[in-house]
Amino acid sequence: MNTKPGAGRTALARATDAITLEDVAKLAGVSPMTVSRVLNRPELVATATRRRIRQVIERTGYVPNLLAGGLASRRSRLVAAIVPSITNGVFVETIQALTDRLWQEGYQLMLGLAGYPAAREDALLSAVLGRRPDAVCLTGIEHSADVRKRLMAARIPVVETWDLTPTPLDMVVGFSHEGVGIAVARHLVGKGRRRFALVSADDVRALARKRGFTAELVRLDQPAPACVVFEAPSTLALGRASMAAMLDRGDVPDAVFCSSDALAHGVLEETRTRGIRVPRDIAILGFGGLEFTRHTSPALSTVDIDRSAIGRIAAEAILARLGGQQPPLRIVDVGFTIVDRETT
Amino acid sequence: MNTKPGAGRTALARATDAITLEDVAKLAGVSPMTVSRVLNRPELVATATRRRIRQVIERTGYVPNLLAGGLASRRSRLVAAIVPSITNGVFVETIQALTDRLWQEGYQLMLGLAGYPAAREDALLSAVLGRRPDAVCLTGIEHSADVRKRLMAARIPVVETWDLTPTPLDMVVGFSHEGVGIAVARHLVGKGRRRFALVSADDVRALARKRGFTAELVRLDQPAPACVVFEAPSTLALGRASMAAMLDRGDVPDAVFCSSDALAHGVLEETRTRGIRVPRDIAILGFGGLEFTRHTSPALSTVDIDRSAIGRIAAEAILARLGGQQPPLRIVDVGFTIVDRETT
DNA sequence: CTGAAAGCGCTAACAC
DNA sequence: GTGTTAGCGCTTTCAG
Repeated sequence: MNTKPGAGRTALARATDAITLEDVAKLAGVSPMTVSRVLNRPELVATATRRRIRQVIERTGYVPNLLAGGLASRRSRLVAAIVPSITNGVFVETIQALTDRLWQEGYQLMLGLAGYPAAREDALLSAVLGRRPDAVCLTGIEHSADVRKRLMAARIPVVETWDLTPTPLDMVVGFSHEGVGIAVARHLVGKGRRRFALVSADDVRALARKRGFTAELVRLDQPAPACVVFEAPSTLALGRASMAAMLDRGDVPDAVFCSSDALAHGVLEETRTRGIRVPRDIAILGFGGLEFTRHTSPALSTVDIDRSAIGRIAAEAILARLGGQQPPLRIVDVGFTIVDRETT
Repeated sequence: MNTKPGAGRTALARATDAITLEDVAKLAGVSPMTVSRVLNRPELVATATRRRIRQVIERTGYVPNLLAGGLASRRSRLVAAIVPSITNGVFVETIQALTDRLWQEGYQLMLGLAGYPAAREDALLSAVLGRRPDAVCLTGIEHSADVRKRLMAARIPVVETWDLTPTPLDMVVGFSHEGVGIAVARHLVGKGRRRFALVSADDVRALARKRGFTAELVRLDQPAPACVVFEAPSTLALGRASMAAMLDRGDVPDAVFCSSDALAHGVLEETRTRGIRVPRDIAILGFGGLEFTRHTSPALSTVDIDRSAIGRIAAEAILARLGGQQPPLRIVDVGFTIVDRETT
């Protein structure tokens, strides 16, 4: 046996190598399978044996190789999540909630950052699927044909988040962005606003909100909004610059709908600098319901999203499927709330 | 051969299974090894063969199993990063920078969220090491004996970030938190401030800043600061409440050093609510240099950290080591800048 | 430039 | 309860 290359490892292992399950087994005087059981189904192992093995594991600092385990069992205990960015604060709580819930059940989240607008989603997905995740969580419902194909081929649970569709790849947890736009239009018109503007990134979801917003204004016999649309990601500085440009060219709105809270802050700043009173002369609405908006700017309204709930529900859906159950719900609308600081 | 369980797979694979390298090889009429080469060392394969194989890969949608690859090659092309939280915005740009740079070189970042105060670091590290990352990036320099032991045993590059020490586990990229405290004390004293306060989370690094701050005040013959210290994580609301408590009990400082920007915003708000003028009557200093602070509050000063640089340099250090070179620098001080809004 | 053999470290499935 | 056998899907190493 020692004549073959690579053979002849002993319980001591090649000096630089990590301890293996086999090493532990030898040291404990049992078969590898028993050690494996202690790790995965301890209830199947006699208490005495179990304790002895646990001691060896402890003493040697053995760390099970999950690559090997995943390969053999075809279960990686890995869930992949792909988001556009974490610099955009709206996604972090969703990720946090996902991570927490999955961790409780022994799954690890593998996070992928796709960039705007999903520039790397394709490449990222390949890289990620190569790790054989047990499930995938995506942001949004728009994916290339290739992405859809690969995901179907992977035959694993998929949750799409932060949007809604009647035809999800598998499951979807989110809310209607067009619905947000519509609701905001109604809200502002209801408040008596009449000269509308929109400052937005060209992100797909932001554009859906824009669509709903403008369409609803038309329906309500209102003038079309003055729009500034730019390439994502949006920043506070961009919001400020956009508002400046708008005012400079003579568009003086009494209501501005921004595609993010950061943007809204920028718009607010520019507006204040010019002595326009907020919200008296102008209403400014952000999107996302981030903490800064809620606390620092009593003048700023926002569309509030329960960001954690999205993660929590997505995790629950995934876990149900991985537990062999049917998904409790394939389509979950978490809704949204317009928080108007004028009225509260 | 077909008599053994599990044997007898053909190029078509068991219906529900993913395509394997062997399937591709059969379809292309070559050995698995040649396909493997096309994937990893394409320059070793004849152009015609390569093209043929690439076509099969394309057509079948083959996704290499990186678990198997990692197991066989002992290189996972995975780098693990452990941060306390992404809800605390200071870390996200570091993560982003790390992710980007590593991705360029074909590595994927696996993010672990340890919680405050590193509650899960131990368990997380085990879970993470089980995936056999090629390198690990940690936040901070304080780790349990167990964590240190496991990391040494793993024999992989390790970068500690967001702090500094003369005795890193391996490499360290950050700055001195005590130094920040000292610099802030000097700065405020130099500005003529005389009644100091500190609002801080009990996070290790925040406490190091506190230490430097108070020690330096003593050295400069200043009165000790009034302190409010609470459990991490810190929020804007906590900052506000802390300031309220402080003022209510009669401590009226003319300078407050906060352990985060969010906190500083809260303090600012409470202060303004009470009609105290900022920065005239009171200087408020945050920590982290986040965008909101820089833009929304001309009254708020901050300790600015080049958060991306930390990630970028950490990535560079890791890549150098993985490329077989010695680390260019084992200890990197990225420094910090006090941005005072009174003067700019 | 290509292939064959062996094995990475683990677990499924079955025997005892 | 515990052990045995046969892979999981890839890469290493060496042969041609």
